[in-house]
Amino acid sequence: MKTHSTQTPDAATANVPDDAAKPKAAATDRTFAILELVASASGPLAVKTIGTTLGLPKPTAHRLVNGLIDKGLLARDLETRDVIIGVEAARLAVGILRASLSRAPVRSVLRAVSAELGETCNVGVLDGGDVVYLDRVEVEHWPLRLQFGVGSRVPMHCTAMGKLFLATLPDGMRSRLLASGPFSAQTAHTLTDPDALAAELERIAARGYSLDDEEYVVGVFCVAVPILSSTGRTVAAIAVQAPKVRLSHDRVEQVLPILRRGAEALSAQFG
Amino acid sequence: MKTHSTQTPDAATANVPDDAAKPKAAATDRTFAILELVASASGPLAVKTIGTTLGLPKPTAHRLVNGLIDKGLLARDLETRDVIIGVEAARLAVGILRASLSRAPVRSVLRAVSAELGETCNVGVLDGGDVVYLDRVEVEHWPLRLQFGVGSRVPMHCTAMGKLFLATLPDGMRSRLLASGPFSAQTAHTLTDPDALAAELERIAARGYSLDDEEYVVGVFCVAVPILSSTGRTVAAIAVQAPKVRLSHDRVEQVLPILRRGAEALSAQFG
DNA sequence: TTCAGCGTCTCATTGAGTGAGACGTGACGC
DNA sequence: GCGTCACGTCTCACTCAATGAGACGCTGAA
Repeated sequence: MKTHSTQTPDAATANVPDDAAKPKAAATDRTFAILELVASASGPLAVKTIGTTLGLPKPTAHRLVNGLIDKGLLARDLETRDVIIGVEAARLAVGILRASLSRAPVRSVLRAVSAELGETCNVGVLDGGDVVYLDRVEVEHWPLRLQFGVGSRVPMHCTAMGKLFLATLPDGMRSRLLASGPFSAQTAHTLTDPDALAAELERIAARGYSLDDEEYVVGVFCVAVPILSSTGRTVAAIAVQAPKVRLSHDRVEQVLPILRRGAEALSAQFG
Repeated sequence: MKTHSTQTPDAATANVPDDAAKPKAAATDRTFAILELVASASGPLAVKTIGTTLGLPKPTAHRLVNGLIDKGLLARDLETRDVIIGVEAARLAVGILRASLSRAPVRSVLRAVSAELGETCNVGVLDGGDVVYLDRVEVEHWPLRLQFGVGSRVPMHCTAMGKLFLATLPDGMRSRLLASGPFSAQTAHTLTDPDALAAELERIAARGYSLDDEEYVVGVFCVAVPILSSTGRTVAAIAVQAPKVRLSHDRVEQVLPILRRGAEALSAQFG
């Protein structure tokens, strides 16, 4: 195998004190380091900060950052010139998570949950203000299926997963999203009033799971629970959906433990 | 997919026009291309497939793939030696999605406006004498879409957004920019005469919105309104663009209130 | 066995990345 | 208004890491 034995250039005949902290400066490594830094930062980052944090010379930091901006992986904040994540990065991220879920061991988790519940289950994340389905296992061929396959997007305010994400968001972000627009009434049950929605989010946050009682599609009931990262943050969600004749409030307590077990098994997949 | 539009046609350092071919081969670009390819693939990929798909020489493909594997961004399927997404990539993706949350409000608003109008909408800012698109929501059903993806830059003097920015700029800066001509004639309708352009800017400033009647792309009509900061300054703009058969002068009064509502919602995001 | 296809290794070549330094610019503080 | 400062941009010579053709080895199929 020999992982590229070039770990230390000519360690032999090393008369000089080999400075261990002098790794080779690979452009690609640094580029990924920048991307990861911006992705893990709590907010917009100044290029200077990036440079000092990663120990990059000033022009180099700018060159690499601008390269990422050209690719759309990073972007600049409107008012400040700080660096934020770009839209291409979000696209890439969704693809990555989708691909990482298609790996066999994980796939079986969702399948097992779905089999145990006897209903259609899916896994989704929040991207750009709506819910994206990363994976999905269907049990049956009922007519309402397939409108929402893998990769499709559904609104936040009227789906179990979406409301769950909203409920677990930091306060500032939640209020900004709640302020970001009118909420379309998909059905007669859709919560369109911001106050009513806010109250529902409180309930969801308190009890740790989310329901959708015909709020998006008439006759369809959903239950969603969060998938937590190792730091305890909600990074994704797993949900079951079924026609209301088969799944409704009275069965929630029954499906929750099964969903939660699945969520726990999946959480390893998200760091 | 893959906007890749930012080819930087700037030609600033272009020595001679004879070099038609662009043998630009940046290691970082190719690395990201590999990552994206694996992320968007339906299953595990052979290195050979990656190489041929991206046009990489055999050893190069292996080197880059192994580099990504060393970083944990890719991994190998255990039985087949095929390439799959690695756990680090999933971690990175979660971070990206979290970090890109700050864009969500803008996107939500844009999507709502676009849905209501049934046409492609975008948000842009002024940057270095160009209009740069920050975000964009497209409607799928018309073929000539997509020329201008997120991050791409368009001129100021012949686009609805650009003229809007020009019109709302402080006098000194406007005259400086106007003096920086010449203004290329993109179509027969493009305003290239500084005086005519100045008159147009007066009109725009007076009525508070801006139009582009085939001034940049033949057959395309645009309407743009400003997004104001809390201090009343124009910090960005929201625009709708559509083929002229569907959007023209007679529909302006109809789309304006919808655009303005979106602009107002976006303004709130800067409070 | 022979063949074919894929992964690995080598190595001369070169050009992309590098970073010190100079310069431009905008934001404060006084 | 005027220095001051700090960040961003530009330039340019250097050099090191990436490049890719070619040779080689492995494994599995005919």
